[in-house]
Amino acid sequence: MPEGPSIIILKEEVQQFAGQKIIEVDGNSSIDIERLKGKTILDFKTWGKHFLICFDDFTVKIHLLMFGTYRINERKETKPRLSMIFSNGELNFYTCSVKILEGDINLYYNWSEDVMNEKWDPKKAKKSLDKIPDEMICDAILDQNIFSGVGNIIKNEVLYRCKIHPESLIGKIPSKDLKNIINECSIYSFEFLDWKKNYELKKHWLTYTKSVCLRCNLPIHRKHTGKRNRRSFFCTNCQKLHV
DNA sequence: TATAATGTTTGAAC
DNA sequence: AGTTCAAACATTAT
Repeated sequence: MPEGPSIIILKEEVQQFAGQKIIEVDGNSSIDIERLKGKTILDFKTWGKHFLICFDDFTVKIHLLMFGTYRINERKETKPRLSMIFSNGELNFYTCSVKILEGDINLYYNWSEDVMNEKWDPKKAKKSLDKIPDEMICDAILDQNIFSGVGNIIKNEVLYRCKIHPESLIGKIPSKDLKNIINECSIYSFEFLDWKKNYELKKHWLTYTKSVCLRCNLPIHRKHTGKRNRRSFFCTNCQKLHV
């Protein structure tokens, strides 16, 4: 379900519960969620695909993985993994990973790695890429400690936009192109966010799940690429392979 | 109906 | 000891 932009939307949708006290807690999470009962939510944060519920002395980290969902002021038929009841409504999470991070949340996350955070640092990303010249760019773009929040859709669209073949080796890609890819990971994520809010995300896909290149009319290739073996959609005519 | 998909962690195997 | 890789988790659309 979610890449970084979808988690930003989640954060915006739950703002009604910021500052609220959790009256009742429920769910089949394996962690001790009873700890949340009676606690007041100080803030919601995100780091890439991580959704963070911050309390005074610990933070609940929720990751929706591939199939996670949530409901605000409604419920699904199945039992939630984590359910929080407030005086003004309720927030329910299903099929997600729930973990507790003790203490100061800033000790766990480097915000400059998040392509949608105001502290996002493209120069740091460039330094990280320069350290792994033998990796394929399709793998590096999905590295959450370099491009936190970027998922497989954004990966494909950014590489198509930047005209770089997903199996290109980082050390062989011209520096100018690498910087372009880094910038587009952030830019595209914010466009993704706007499109998703308008329920028009798929309409803007240029290569993901496509079969013909919109630039040259030649077939889009589909292949599971890199060590991560995630599916890639690309045009071998328009996207240059650097090896 | 079987398959595969916007993802990550874990632990066995090498 | 470091890496690699399959398995596990779980839902839904095609």
